[in-house]
Amino acid sequence: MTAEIINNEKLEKVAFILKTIGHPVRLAIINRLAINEQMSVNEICETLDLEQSLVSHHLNTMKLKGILTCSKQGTSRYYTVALEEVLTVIGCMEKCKL
Amino acid sequence: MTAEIINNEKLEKVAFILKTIGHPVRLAIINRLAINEQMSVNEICETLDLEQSLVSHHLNTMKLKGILTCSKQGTSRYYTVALEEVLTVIGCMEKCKL
DNA sequence: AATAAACATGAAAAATATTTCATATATAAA
DNA sequence: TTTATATATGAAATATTTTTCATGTTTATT
Repeated sequence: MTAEIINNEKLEKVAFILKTIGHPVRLAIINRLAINEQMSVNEICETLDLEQSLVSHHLNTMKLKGILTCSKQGTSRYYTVALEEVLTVIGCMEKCKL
Repeated sequence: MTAEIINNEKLEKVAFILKTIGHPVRLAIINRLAINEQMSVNEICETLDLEQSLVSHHLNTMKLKGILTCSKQGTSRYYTVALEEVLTVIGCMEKCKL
């Protein structure tokens, strides 16, 4: 499997990413974006039935960490998964029998 | 990539796992176990240069969550990765250019 | 210009996690 | 049976996250 010792710097980065996606709300958002590619804040709030402010905070967290990007269109903001690996990771977890 | 909507229960579980491995110390431990298969607490402490108590706590956390198992041999306890998927996940993260 | 819609943001409150320290337990060795 | 080694555990101290609430900003519409 993983035959290499990961150096500290990379370890921190990887941990940082995993920790970020390892949260129910954030994971749910990513899961939707894995299907819809691009969604507005409102669309996310409605599909997941979550408060706007809460969603915004989480989206921002993920944007800051480079996991998502967003583009403005009118008054809406559309978010997208920027970090491919994140999709791979959750694709992997999706398949596993927990 | 991930074409399916993950149901809430599974989402929670996956998030739980990801959050658990998304910590520098725990990830470092798993990384070593991915190479060494089986290590005692002492070996882990020494290789990573971390306090015994801290390592024990983290090992226990991961054991409780089903990520690791351990077997007693004399006064030592040998820990092993129990959840295959975790190795896949960090194998994936290891390769990615962060 | 006033209003509404979509979203962001900041601060406080609440919840959780992490680390440390002291001590307990179990096994082995002398 | 005393001592040493390996590890676990519990509680307190810290630190970090998460959520909520109130409000701010931006753009579009009337």
